[in-house]
Amino acid sequence: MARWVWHVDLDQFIAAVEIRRRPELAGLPVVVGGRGDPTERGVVSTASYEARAFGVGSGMPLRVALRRCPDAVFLPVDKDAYDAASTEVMDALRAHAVDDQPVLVQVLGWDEAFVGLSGETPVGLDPRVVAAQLRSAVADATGLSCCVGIGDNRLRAKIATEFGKPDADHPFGTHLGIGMLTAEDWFPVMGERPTRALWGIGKQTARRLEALGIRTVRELADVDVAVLADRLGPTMGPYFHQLGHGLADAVVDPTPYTPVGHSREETFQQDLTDLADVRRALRALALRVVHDIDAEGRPARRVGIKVRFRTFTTLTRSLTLPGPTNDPAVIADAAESLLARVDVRHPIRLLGVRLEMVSDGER
DNA sequence: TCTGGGGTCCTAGGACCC
DNA sequence: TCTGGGGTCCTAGGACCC
Repeated sequence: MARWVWHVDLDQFIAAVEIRRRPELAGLPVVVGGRGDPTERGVVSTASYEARAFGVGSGMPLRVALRRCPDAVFLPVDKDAYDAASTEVMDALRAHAVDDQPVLVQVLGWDEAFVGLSGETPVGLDPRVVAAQLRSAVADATGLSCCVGIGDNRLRAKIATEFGKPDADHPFGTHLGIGMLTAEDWFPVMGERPTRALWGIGKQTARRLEALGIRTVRELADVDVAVLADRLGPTMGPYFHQLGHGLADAVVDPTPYTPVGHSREETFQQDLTDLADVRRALRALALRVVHDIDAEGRPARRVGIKVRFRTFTTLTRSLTLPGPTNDPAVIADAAESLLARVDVRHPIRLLGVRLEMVSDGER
């Protein structure tokens, strides 16, 4: 019996949450990003469909978005609101059952999750029925809409979701909120698509593959795995080969995720040129991350800083602490000490501090 | 156009140890 | 004279994802 995986992806999550609490924004171009001031440094987190019609998209500088759509409503990013809405969505999914069997939910981010069955697949189960039920469950509990991808593993479920998106321009798109992709239709559907269409292959990897004469998913699947291992590494090469075949894990792991580390970074509205300002800003960031890890209850074992200059050149420096600690002064001092390894004579546009925590096994 | 913030994992070279 | 080899940790950078 087939094992099914469902991938749930909320539509325009951030914009939808904003519109849900301010219904008067429905139908208007809404752009969420930065502190909500489109004249500041910052980028678009999400744009509503109405704003997209003006060519506004995520990742775009807010200043560009303002030029393209001067009448848009610009809103600040409200992380707490999205955290809360995300919890509502995940709870609604967890409350769902298939044939009295509770489902497993693996959270991927604010607006995405894999859903699987905890036991045997019931005989005669139609995965499309389950997908429709999941959409209804989320909509009924939260008022938010989502798409569901159905697959026989996580990779195919994830990719299938795109085929159900309202704005899907894919030939296999259903526009019905549900997409499906299985082993049988992997090559007919994906074979001629660029490798970039695979989850896990980005711009750089696509470019490196192209240099090897590999442009499509089919070509990636057909290349000798030894060649990929040789050119792209012993771990990544075989992994990309698996992606080409659409192969991946079908296990949905509901274990609550334990973060490896936390970080805070800030792009300044004006570049910092004064060393005293740089030190002060770095220490302030360090204290914020200490606060974040205190909530986890695990001390830090490594401290890292990130510096981005006006030229956008970005570098990192890090060190392993003599022993695990969450002492704010020790951590702030460590962060500041890393500054000595950086040429700070150039104007700085961003500073960041990252703390890596001890793993559960180390305690 | 002027480029966010928060994460994860992999690679590779050097240090160090046995 | 010409200099092993494996394992592990540290560090910096890069790719990718949401």
